[in-house]
Amino acid sequence: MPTIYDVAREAGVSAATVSRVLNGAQTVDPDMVARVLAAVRELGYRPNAVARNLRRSRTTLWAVIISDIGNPFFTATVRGIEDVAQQAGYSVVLCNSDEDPGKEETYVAAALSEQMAGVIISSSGSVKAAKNLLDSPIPVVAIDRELPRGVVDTVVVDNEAGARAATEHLRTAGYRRIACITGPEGVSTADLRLRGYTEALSGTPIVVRTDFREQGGFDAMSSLLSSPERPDAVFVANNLMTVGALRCLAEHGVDVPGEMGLVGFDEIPWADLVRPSLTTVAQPTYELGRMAARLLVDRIATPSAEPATVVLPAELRPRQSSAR
Amino acid sequence: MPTIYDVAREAGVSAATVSRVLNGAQTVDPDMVARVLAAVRELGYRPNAVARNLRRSRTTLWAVIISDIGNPFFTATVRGIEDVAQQAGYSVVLCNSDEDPGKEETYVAAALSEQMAGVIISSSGSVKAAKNLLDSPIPVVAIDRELPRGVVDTVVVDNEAGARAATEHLRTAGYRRIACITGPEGVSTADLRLRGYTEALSGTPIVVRTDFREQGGFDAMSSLLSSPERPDAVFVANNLMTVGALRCLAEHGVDVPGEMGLVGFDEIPWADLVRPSLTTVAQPTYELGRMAARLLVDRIATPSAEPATVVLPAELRPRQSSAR
DNA sequence: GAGCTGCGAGCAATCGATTTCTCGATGAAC
DNA sequence: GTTCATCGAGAAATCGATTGCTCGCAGCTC
Repeated sequence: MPTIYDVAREAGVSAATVSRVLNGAQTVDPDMVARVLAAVRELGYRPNAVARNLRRSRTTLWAVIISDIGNPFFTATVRGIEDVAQQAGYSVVLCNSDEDPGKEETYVAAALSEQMAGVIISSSGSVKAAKNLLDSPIPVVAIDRELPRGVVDTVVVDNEAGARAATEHLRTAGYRRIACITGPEGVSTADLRLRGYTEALSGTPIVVRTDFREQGGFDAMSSLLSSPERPDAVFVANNLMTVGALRCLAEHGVDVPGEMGLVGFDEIPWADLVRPSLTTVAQPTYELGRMAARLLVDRIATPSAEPATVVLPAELRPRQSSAR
Repeated sequence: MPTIYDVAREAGVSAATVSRVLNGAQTVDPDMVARVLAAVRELGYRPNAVARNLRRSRTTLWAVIISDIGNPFFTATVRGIEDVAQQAGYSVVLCNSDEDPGKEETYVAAALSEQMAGVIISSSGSVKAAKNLLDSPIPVVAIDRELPRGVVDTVVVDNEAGARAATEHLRTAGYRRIACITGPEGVSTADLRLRGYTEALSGTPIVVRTDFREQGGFDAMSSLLSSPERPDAVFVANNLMTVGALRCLAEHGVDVPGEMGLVGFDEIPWADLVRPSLTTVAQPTYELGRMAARLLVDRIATPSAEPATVVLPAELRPRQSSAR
């Protein structure tokens, strides 16, 4: 790999001049600019970003740490982030923590070591990762889930209201024993959606906590089916668990929505294609990503500003799975 | 952010010693090791990876450039990559080109500038990105799709055989006018799956080319439905397009598999949950990722070895959508 | 023609780590 | 007691780019 000195030698100028040419300084003789550019092309020179980052002590990379790459929820979110980032001159690298606090900590450590320009994170609940981020000078935006004990820019949907709407919807439809399958304690979406459910409920809550993954939803539904006081409807706190629950119901031949009503938080791209189609609580995912990216851009520009929290609305989309 | 010199001062030793302690050199006095570690903890020191990378002229980051983060196919693949990478001491950052050659080129440029230790890429067809990669000394593994004009380590499935099996399956089921919806010319999966289809066909091929996305599948199916010689079955060359096609059929009230048989390449996580359930050609995605990562590890170890191509089998999974 | 201004290019310091080289201290051998 | 090997720690070079500072030269004023 040629360095800036190779280019300088080839063009018969100093490395400083090459640098100025490549960084668009106007105080360079046009003739030299031409020679430098020719040398660059000739040698196939590509600036070493590592050296540049070191000297400038900043980078143009954002780390987006998401908790599950397999969750379609993140797809649109990441697109929203990317679109804003690109316009602002940043590149986005994705890190998949897979709901594993250990992996999350590893990626946070990498982002800090690599002096990333900013981090957007959907926390898997690791307090340590959160602390490391907050103790660092790196700009952070929390997305989808609040950062444990963190006072940072945050973009979330109104989880409580969404969960309340979902639960009320089931009650209105005539279901009486409504259970809730939610995620791990300490993950804000899990806790808030549970709270919304509890608030909207009249009777005793029936709660199963599991991880936010498909297998977790399957197992949770399984245990609900075999429990002595089997519910007649379930509110499931995220999309992957909803899929797991649905698969479990299908395997047991339970009629949905007749024997069991079902509402899931998070939209699913094919919710309308399954039979019965799935009632969901949809989030403005793309907008979520855009907003988070905008906050990050602002935060980088003015690190000392007060942290903002943006709450976007969630919207109930009634379909067949909750229509008795 | 404290530097290694701050740690050195705090511990009363030289920076060289701090470096040796942190990199596990055994030739350091235990007493000093203790002092250094205490200072590190005290200051919350975190080595600057940018400086380290510059000095060592290598990094521990892999760039995985995928063509569509919204495609569930990549989920398991990325997991496979991550599992191997982690074991080998690398971190994986994901770059989403979104089937956009321009974005792909940007990410390739970033990976090269950032001196990434290696790149795994699922090409969106950009010849320029491929050339830049091949001209660089960075180890590359192509996955899912061959790199245009590239002689590099490659991991793919047997696209031709899979497409042939899918088409023959439709013929055996009694369909007579079988069409094919495939992806852009120059993308190897699109071309090879088309070839497999053509080989297995008896009559005249009916081919629609579009992009590999859901909307593309929808539009393609739309045009097939309104064509004068409407087919009675379609082989769709990837999962997202299959979803689009399915949605189109649902909107037009076309009976599947009665009026129209459907087989899609790529498994879909919920293929068994839709009605009718979807016949697919499944790929060993996780294994694909593992294999690619292993090839990359080997390539980094021995850059001069002959490039290998690994072809994994694809497997037809017959379900309702193709059973007349 | 001496002195001043301003432009443009090069020199050299710098970012923060790693690593080679050097040197002093210690201990063993004779 | 002297010499030599050994070991461990520090000094300094290094990675490749950016950037503050300096300096030479051209053009201008008086």
